[in-house]
Amino acid sequence: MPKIAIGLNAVIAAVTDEVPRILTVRRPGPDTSHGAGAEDALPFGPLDPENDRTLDRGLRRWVREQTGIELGYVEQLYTFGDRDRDPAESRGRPRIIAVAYLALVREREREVAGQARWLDAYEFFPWEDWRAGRPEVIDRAIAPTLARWTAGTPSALARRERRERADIVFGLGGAAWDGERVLERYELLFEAALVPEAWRAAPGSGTPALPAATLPGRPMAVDHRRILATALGRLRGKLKYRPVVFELLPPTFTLLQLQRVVEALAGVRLHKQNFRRLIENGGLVEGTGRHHPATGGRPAELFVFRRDVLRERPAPGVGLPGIRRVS
Amino acid sequence: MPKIAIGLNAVIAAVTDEVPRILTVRRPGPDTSHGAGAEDALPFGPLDPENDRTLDRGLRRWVREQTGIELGYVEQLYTFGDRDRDPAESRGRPRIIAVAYLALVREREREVAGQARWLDAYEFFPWEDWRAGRPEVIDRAIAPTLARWTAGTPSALARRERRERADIVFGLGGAAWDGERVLERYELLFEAALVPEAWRAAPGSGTPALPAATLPGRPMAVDHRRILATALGRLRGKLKYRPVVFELLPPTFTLLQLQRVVEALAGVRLHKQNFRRLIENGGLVEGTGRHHPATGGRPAELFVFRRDVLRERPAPGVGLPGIRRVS
DNA sequence: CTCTTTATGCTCATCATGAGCATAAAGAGG
DNA sequence: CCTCTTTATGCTCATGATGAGCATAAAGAG
Repeated sequence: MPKIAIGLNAVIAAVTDEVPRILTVRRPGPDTSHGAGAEDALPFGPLDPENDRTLDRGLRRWVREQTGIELGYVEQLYTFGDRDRDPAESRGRPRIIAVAYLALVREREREVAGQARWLDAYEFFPWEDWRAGRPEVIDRAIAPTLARWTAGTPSALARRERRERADIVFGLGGAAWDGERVLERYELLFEAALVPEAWRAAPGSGTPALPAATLPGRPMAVDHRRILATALGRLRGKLKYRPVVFELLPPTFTLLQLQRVVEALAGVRLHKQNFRRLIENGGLVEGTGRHHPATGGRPAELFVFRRDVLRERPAPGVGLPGIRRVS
Repeated sequence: MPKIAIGLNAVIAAVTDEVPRILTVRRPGPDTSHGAGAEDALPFGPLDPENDRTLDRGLRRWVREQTGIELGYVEQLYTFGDRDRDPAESRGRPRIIAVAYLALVREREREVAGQARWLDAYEFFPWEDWRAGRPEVIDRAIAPTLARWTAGTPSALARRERRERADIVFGLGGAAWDGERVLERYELLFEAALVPEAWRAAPGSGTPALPAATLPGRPMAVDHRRILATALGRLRGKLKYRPVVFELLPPTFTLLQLQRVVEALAGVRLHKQNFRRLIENGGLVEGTGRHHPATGGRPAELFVFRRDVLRERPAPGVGLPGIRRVS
């Protein structure tokens, strides 16, 4: 019996109607014996060591088989191999190492086969969406609980460290919000027992920090929310220096459509005119002369992505505010 | 018999005397039967699925056991799982998935046990070191061979594509040099049969593009040079937005020492006064008032890294030229 | 014809960056 | 002690990028 198996996890993302959507599947929860229903999970498939020449071919193969989606842009994210990833594993089953991938697909490919469905990424991370201002869940639930968690720490040094960490990652004590720290935020919530995954991983080792109904964000199976956090953080970072947004857009688009997709992923609103300027003299796009059937005002020009930008600019991206290293 | 095994590869880096050094081991080459001596390889160790709770603990364990080094900063790089990674594998042995890590250590830890030794990273990638100007190997060997490779392509479309790619990654046709594209450059050389690893992977499938003696850079075992390229590219990128250099420096250092380490990794020279300015008002360091025993001129102040920068700046790094997204 | 809505053009202050001049503070050699 | 060399450090200036907002254009709705 093999002691180790390789699994391939996919975070498949699209943006529709200004909502970043993630492909999820339902699977039986760990407490099925207690009758505790199903959980959301990321689609998952095995590597066929004999026939899949590369890991990402293996991924594409089973995604095609399971959902009918033919993946385009695919990027390896991270390999998760903690022994306690899946508590169920400890009992003699092989240890599963999960190689996680991020895939970007266009709206058109939304229709999927099987039991898969698209869910709003911000259902899982409500604190990450600042487009309508500071999310209220931060001040209502997260900040106070983190404060209690910090206060309940015996050592003064550890207390200070925890407070600083909370301030930094959640932008609390006047610190700036950094959109890319999605994973750090999730991990902090995990440690502070603000997500059910935390006490599921180590049953009996702690108490939920809040009543279940007020916990922030929808949980996922095993460590899948951690994988999703890794994906969102990585995608937000990549937006800035690689033209990945275009993987999510139709072949032609207006600048506002482009902006909305960027905003949906970055979780912030951007200044419209400056965004235009950045994109236009960044040489990333090219006007087609054609116009979009009016969306309520003056018709907008349709643009296409210039595939040859890469030649001119070393690191083309769509530019987000706050990239400066020195303020 | 297990079909799959997990290996952990480590790129352990230090900077000494302005040279970025990588810990390597010697291991018997694939052609040992032909008497073709040993190869350089990255240190490698197995994961113990029973006892290593996490992958990076496994890594730390065997690095400690094999070399005596206690790793500090460790970061997962990438998971390499191509079936043909190691040609020797195809014959019935299990497929090895390699999870590669980057570790940074200080000069002091240079002394290592066992058969490990430190080698200049630029021996493997001579085209990556631009500190003394454009490396001559580019114009002497790489550019002409790539030109031949391009010219020998039947389809005009493919020809154009190859030329563009060569221009972009090697900064040839007036394109800018992007220090981070280390992996893309190595992969291009691989495809163009400019590295011995290429025809070793697919024996008989092609001819060396150049006589062995003039091939650029020192080869490594299996796909280890690819892993090293991944590491160098990632490190160069990370320098810009995370204070990782300080992992490589002694607790106190002068600004010039800091600059030299950054330059060694980035492979470019920086403007001294501007570098100072960037570092100083970046708030990354703090003067100690003490001074360095003169190194030939006016004594330089000793600085320490301010661990609490993270609090103030979302993405502190040491700043390299050419980060602008729009020129 | 007017109002509303979105698109697009343009200006301006501020800040970051690249380049280089100038001065300071040490040791070496006379 | 004086001068030269070397590295450290301070400062200026032109240029370009960014953040903010005003103004005009072009469509549909009423």
